[in-house]
Amino acid sequence: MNALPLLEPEVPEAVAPCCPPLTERPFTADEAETAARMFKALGDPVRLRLFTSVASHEGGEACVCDISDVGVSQPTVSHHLKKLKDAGLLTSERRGTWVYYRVEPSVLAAMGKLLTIAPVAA
Amino acid sequence: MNALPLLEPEVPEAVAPCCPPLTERPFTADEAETAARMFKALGDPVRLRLFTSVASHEGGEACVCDISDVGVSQPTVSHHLKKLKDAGLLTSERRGTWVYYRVEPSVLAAMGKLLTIAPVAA
DNA sequence: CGTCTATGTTGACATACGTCGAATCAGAGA
DNA sequence: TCTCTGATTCGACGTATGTCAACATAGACG
Repeated sequence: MNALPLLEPEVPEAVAPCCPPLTERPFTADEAETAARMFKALGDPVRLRLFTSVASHEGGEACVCDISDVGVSQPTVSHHLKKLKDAGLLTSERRGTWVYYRVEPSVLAAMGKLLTIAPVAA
Repeated sequence: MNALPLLEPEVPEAVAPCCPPLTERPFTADEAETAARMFKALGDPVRLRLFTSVASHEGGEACVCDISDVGVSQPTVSHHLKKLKDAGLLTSERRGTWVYYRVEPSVLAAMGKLLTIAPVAA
């Protein structure tokens, strides 16, 4: 059975239109909630290695099989990739036998904006 | 008793000379460990609000009393500030009655470098 | 000294998280 | 259809985390 299109993968775009640079002004509770979701997703060594592997892979995408050598079991890799996906940082697509992950394009821009160096407030 | 100068506050500089841009190449285990520490520290809404409050405050520093209105108890604020400090993101200094926190300068530069947009690898 | 205010520390608690092995699902191909 | 391989999901486990109330510490000021 598969007639329940209920559980959406949460927020597909969790970062994109989010927040001002970290140094511009205090974040509101909502902004903090949103941005923290991204930072949290990248706040694990394994996930960071997976993310950088995908982000730096030729073509901007990588097969799970190409990046799963990070010292943890394969289910754990899958678990982390799912978290990155739920956080809106990666997208995945199955092509035949393999599943490919790629970096959500808007994400890099949003991250760059977040960490824009502002002239250390007056 | 206070004759045990043992427990150092971990790594004062946890981010500064750390890693290449996220999109340049897969992080090594060590790089991931280091960078993840920073992301993790910012991966909590309360800490993110505290951090942005300090970072955007005039003079680049803020008294605890100025930023502790984030919806949690005072001990919790103190706890989070300590975490940001342990992660190397903030420094603190007591001046008379109040304690002032400021953003570790090298941190913003390191973060900026981390999120430099690289031309999505070939 | 004593006391008041501002912060930090401790102990306890519920929840979240990272991890694995086992089971399951998805295509490819015989 | 059966089976093989790649990937995800499930169930369980120990540990880390966020939170608070209670207590402790640090200066300031009488």
